[in-house]
Amino acid sequence: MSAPRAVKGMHDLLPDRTAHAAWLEARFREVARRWSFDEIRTPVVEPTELFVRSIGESTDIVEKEMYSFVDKGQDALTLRPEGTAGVVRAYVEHAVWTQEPVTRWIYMGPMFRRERPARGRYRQFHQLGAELFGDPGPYADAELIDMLVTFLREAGVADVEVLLNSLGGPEARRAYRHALVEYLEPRRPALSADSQRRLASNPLRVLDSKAPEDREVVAHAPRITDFLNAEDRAHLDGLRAALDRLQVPHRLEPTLVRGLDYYDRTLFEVRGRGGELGAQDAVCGGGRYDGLVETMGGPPTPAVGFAIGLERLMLLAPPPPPPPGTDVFVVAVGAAERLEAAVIARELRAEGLSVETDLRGGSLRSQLRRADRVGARLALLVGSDELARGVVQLRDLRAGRQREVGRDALRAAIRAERSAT
RNA sequence: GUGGGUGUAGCUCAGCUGGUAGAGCAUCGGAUUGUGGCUCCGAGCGUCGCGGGUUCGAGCCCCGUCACUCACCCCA
Repeated sequence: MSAPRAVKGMHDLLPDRTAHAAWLEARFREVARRWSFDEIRTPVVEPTELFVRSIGESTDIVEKEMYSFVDKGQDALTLRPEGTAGVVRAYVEHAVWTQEPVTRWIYMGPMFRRERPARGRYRQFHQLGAELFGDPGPYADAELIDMLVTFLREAGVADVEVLLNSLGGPEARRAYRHALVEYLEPRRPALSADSQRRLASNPLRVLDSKAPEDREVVAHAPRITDFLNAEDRAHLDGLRAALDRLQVPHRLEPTLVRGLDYYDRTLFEVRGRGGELGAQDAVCGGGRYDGLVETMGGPPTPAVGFAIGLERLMLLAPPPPPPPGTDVFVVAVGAAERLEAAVIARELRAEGLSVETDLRGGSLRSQLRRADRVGARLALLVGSDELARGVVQLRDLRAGRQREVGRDALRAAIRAERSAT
């Protein structure tokens, strides 16, 4: 049998990329802390029904992209394809609204969608998300978006601009959809094959088609913004004014739509520039979903949130400066000193130092070569002669200097070397 | 699900109009037997994705297949 391989579209992160990912997660937590968001964790597996009800039955995700299975012939379960559904489920399950009027949560973790992999699109990918429950006003949207933009900047994304749209409430959307179909239906022959299909399944999607023939038709289509009621419009205007005041770069994009059914009113997206992301240019998507908590069995509760694609963010943002590496490499000069070298290494580790050894019994030369390779700044040479005298050789690998230090003075000497630089 | 591209050492790749495999990096060893980095010398490492075909002979040609990848679709 051939060697096992990682499942298609699912990837290992080796240490260099893991460091980048972990750094981004740490930055996200730090920014969230300033906005007073707390982190929650929910299961990777949820009842299939949860996603069908929240994301929408006729969405691509639910129709063909979910990893679903029946557990022991009993329960229909699914690997989560996105984060909001589980977070809302947890919010309802724990009746969090009874504890506090407004809840601010972040989450991060793997998501699963069975799509054809491409640049920036994987079957297991990771999202950094935030949800704000309990505040119906546009300033909540603005504060959330401000947090998002701040994070993206601190993560190292060069130019960040938020694309904004409003889908209105349920009635506005229904009216608009009707008007749009009425406009598109007679022009059906002019549309691309994909859009002709969309017209029946999800007409709003025709709006953001990339096909040139579709764009021409869409250019003169009715605009969702003309169908908003007074409250919808006030919400959108309030959000734009707030973003202006908060100096968050944003642009109204009336053709912006999303693939999930649960959004109301505010919809936003952040895209990469210059093709770093290939055809998958969205690094973050979000919006308001005022009806979702209620449909999941909770009280009517307004909410707004976003999700960032970690892998796409990594494509967009430069990796962080490398963290400080190994402090001390303990070398056993001869095979007989290996155990004592291990003891010394242990003592230094207890001091909080990062200590590496190579106790395979190789030559002094090969051990020092390793010390150099791993970027250690100090090497500690443990030899039989020195051990007999209760000392070790402390070598500064950058300066190439070496001196003899008594074992009892070792910690102080190393501390001095470290602070010297 | 649809279309294109690519598959040669651990990694990045070279390999002329078919003659039975190479470089750099990495790994390991050595350059007066207890001293790294630079340099030099050397070593190991390849079912040339897999299967079939054409041919005296295929990594190079043909067919199939699988994988990866890019684009479409969709989305983070």
